[in-house]
Amino acid sequence: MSRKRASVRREEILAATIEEIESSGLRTLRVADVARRLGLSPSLVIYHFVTKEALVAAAFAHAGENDLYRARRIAATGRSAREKLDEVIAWYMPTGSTRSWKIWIDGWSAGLFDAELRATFAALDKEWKAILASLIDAGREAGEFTQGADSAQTIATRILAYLDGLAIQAMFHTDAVTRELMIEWVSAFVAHELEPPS
Amino acid sequence: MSRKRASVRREEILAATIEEIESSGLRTLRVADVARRLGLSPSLVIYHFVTKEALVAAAFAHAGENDLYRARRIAATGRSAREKLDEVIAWYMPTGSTRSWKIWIDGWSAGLFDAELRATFAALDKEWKAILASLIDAGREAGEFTQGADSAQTIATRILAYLDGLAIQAMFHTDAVTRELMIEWVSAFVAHELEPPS
DNA sequence: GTTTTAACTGAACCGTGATTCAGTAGTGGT
DNA sequence: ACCACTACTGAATCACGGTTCAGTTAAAAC
Repeated sequence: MSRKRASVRREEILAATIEEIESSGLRTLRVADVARRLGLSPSLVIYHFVTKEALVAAAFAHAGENDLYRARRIAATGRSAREKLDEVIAWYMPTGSTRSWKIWIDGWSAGLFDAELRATFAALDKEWKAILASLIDAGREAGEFTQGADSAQTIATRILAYLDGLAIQAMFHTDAVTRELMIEWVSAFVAHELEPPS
Repeated sequence: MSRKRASVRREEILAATIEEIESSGLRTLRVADVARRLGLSPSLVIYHFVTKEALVAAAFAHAGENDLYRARRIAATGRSAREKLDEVIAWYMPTGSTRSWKIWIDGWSAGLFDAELRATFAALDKEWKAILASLIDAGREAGEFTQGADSAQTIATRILAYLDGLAIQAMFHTDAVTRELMIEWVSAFVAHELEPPS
């Protein structure tokens, strides 16, 4: 069987772990399932990650970093702040491959009682806010957005909160909250936050 | 040992289950912990609820109904729609005894892969929306709120989404989002939804 | 081409925790 | 006071799944 360098195999295992959480949930996640998905032995997974808990933590961090990477690339584009903000927000919403949201709801739940996971999520969230805040500041300087009373950081927090909440609604009431509606509502929210009627 | 009627004991067990989930989380919940909390044997818990899964489902439904009951009582008060709406919203937010939110994040997570739980949450959410929508309609008829383009139901959905999202932020970033800030932000959100600048 | 390293496996171990079951004893009804 | 009912327990069962460990072999190093 094809042997691979540790770094490569670890990435594979992390990806498989996320897929498994995505499709079956964290509560029923078995090391053996992750292994089978790659045609490997459970022992190997432990060999690389020592414990299941560490595997899960690494998998969430990995998935989060991937999403952030993509978001940063969008933000580095040469378009208007508003366009970039819209696209970053669209990417944050459910649908993107890794951004399937189920894993994040599972992650929050686990994070409630796992300090390491909680720290991971806090760090990821901070990065997302930084990206949004930076786009907001850029837009303000370019005159695309008005200079409101609240800091870009604060507005970023609110936007992310709204996105999280809508994602949950969409997750549980597919009928009541479609992706189209979400986009429309978020768009209005952002407009109200950044472009008060003059 | 004090023996009780089944209905009484069941209530006790449900309450203890919620407390246990609240303090230690759903993933590590053991039937034995719930039992110990009441000084009972694990067998009794199973005797009353047949399986752990059923116990958890019943506990969430029970907690949800309790919260709704309180919300309905607030809504039945004889004050202005706006005042009642504010208080219902305040009750929905983290801090209320049962409304400690940790359990709901755990619940969402479990609901992702458990059809029965998902149905329970859907039903509870529907009730919350109905309460809010009814207050919104009442306020509109009384002329407290303006008649916007969106239905009361739709606005209720958005408000609840924002509340859920803010609750998550508050849960994970206690420093960045305090309860006071949440109240302020939600208040502004509601005002914008119901009282557009005339 | 040999040696060394490190990826990898299979079988066994082991703790955990839900559920079962046979029996015990309050309690309400008569 | 007795009966019937049902709340309740303790010990045993049983499956499950993470982790360990002793060994195997591909591949890198020289």
